[in-house]
Amino acid sequence: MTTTTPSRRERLRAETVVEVKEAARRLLVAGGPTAISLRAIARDVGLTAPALYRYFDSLDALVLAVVADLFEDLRGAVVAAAGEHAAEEPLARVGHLVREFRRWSLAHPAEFALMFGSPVPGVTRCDPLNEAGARFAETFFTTLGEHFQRHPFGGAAHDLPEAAQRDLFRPYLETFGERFPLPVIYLFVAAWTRLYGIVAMEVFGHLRWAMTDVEPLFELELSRTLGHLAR
Amino acid sequence: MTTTTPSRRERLRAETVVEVKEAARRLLVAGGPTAISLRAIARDVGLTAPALYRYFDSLDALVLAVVADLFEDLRGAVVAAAGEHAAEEPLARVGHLVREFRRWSLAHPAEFALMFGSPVPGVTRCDPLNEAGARFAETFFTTLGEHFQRHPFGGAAHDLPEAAQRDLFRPYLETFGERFPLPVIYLFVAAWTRLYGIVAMEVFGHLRWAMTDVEPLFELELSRTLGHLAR
DNA sequence: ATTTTTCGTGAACGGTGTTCACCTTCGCAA
DNA sequence: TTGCGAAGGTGAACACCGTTCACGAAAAAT
Repeated sequence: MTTTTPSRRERLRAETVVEVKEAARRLLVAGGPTAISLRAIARDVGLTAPALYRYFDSLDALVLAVVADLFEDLRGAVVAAAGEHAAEEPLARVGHLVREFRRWSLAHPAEFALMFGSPVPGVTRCDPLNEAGARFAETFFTTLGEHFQRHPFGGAAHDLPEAAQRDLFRPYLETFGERFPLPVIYLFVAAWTRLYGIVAMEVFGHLRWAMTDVEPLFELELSRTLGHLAR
Repeated sequence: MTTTTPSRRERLRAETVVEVKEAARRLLVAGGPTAISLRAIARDVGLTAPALYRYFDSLDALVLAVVADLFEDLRGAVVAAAGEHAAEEPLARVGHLVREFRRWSLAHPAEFALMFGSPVPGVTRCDPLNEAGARFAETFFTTLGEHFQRHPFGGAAHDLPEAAQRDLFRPYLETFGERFPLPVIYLFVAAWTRLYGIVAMEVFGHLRWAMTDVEPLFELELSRTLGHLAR
């Protein structure tokens, strides 16, 4: 192990990196994703814009690093919220996870837009980001795993032949392995799209034409979805 | 009526406006929402950037006008697709509307991002855009109205007291009136959020970590949702 | 003590939205 | 027909932006 000596220089460098990312996040919450600018960040940390290229390959790379951090933040908030209900049933704890996901997203709309909104260019989300997203998903899988360990899943989600399902969920299986039966994977993805739909539309204000408060819709859909997973 | 004489000058002006919007859309599909730039549009139509301020108050206003047009485009595509199944039951035609919504969105990801993605700044979507969105929603309401005229809705979506529901859906009621019973409005919003969730995640590539093809998920959720509306 | 790597800078290039003064051209009325 | 006012278009300018480059200073390694 050579990591025992952060070597002073690496320490300063690491400090600068977090300072830069903090400044980027301040700009993000202040003015939305488009307000993140290399020169504004440089002003905030007391540097010139070209200096930031010693720490990040480009503005995109910097933003990507911020997004990865945000996934860790969200993950932390979500597990902390579920931790306050550690005594409850696993499925109920999944509910708390999702509730905190909504709460965090509403409290951090700019961050949400950056993480879950429309990606800007051609967008092949690169490896470190996928890793952070996978760790976030893991949180849900873990608690869900506890549930299915106690109550094995009996139903069938649909009538696709197993080979077709296996092919369909190949990306998932390659990343997360065969922890759950295929119908459970289906139910999970369906649940995720439903709750994402509600939260995204609420955060983006795309439901203001219809309703004043999205919470009743969210709670009802959440309980319905948990019911699907329970049966 | 004074509109009988477009007065030549107004005619040229209108032609320029559509040329400008066409150029903006070309840039949009070529390079995404961020590729729309005033100067690039000006180059395309053979003008200088300041000249465009004779036609639009700002770049934002121009983009807003484009988005309003896109809603009309999408609406046209959707009604055309449903028109090919005019002989079918109204609820089945709603299914065709939604299917075409997904097809159009996948074929026009950049446009979709602009219309349904994360809004950029503080975002009070202004009047003409809301109007276009309302006309788009109308398409679904009309076909849905045909269905409920033939098969009056019997069930209850949830257990909220009517006064609370009335308060909840006040924005909808103010725009679209009391055409449907309150539970139907609830079901419609729930259905819209579900299908939006799937389509948005598919268009944005947010489901590639899980599955290779979203269509089975979409079709199953669609048929389930239509079942909810039918009962 | 000297060399090498790291860090930071200022200048520059090409791009952006927006404003302004200025000029031409068109439409209309006297 | 002449004049005049409004509309449309332009070039210059301002303040931003991401990025590259040559260069100097400081720190680390030799």
